[in-house]
Amino acid sequence: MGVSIERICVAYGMKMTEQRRLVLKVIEESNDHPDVEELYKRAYKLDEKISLATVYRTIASLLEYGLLSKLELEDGRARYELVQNDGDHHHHLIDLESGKIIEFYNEELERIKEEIAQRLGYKLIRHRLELYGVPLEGK
Amino acid sequence: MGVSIERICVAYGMKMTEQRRLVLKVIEESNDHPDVEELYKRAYKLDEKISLATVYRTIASLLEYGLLSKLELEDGRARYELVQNDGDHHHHLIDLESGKIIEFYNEELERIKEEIAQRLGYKLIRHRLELYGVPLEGK
DNA sequence: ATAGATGCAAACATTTTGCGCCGAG
DNA sequence: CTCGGCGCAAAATGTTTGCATCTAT
Repeated sequence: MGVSIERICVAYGMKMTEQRRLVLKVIEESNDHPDVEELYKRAYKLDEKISLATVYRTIASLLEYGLLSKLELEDGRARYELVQNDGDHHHHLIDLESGKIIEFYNEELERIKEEIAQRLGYKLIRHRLELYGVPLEGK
Repeated sequence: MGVSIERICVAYGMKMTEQRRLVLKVIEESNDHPDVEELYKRAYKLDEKISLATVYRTIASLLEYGLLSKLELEDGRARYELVQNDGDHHHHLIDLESGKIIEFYNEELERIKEEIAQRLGYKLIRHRLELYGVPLEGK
């Protein structure tokens, strides 16, 4: 395993407060894609000494340092997931019936999107892809 | 050319008010990707007899009937563009330096994304892809 | 000691909505 | 004539921020 996020945060100069430790713990223990309200609830359940504003501010810092990635689906609120330190990179398929979010990676897709950008005269910086689908019959 | 949007709207049972005609006209004459505020401004410039709420409501109807498509970039407000009746379908590359939005279509990409969904056990309903890039040197 | 973080509540930005009036069909 | 649409202003939503206080370093 890599270095703990907490350590990375400290290295970036973030003071490690109780609240931040809480948020980090909650984020690390989530394998779904919680929105801010949900992260706040989970943190609050562990210790009531935290405010929604702090969750927002902690998330902002983590995003800035590239430790967290933001996922904006069609429901208006942003969801977050930890960026894996193994350089993992993936996209999401959203099950329109259950709301479940499935992660996937596709080599060919990665290649094509670079190719498209280049052909248009651009260097690809980032991108976003989401598929929305319903389960095939028989699930 | 196909049937006018106005006619399609009427066929769907929408009353054709002066305000709606305004919004339709503005949308049809836009080849960029205006947000609601911008659509409102453009309509207002043509005739002050319109409110922002009406623009929102008209857009909602057009979306419902699949005549308009919504584009949600990373700036927090939704942008809109007319759905072409020739079955056109495209994605967007956003120039991070100028903010310019470039449309593109790629056959291979369309195939792959269907393939990915199917492989995951899903029927693809819709999807979203945006590339964010900077111009290659020499522009 | 002090720069930076916190909580709270107010401010923001975008979008939606309740309601009484109006006008297209 | 009658719904559905309108304008207005208020509400709802998700996020950011000013400020006085607190705390990790």
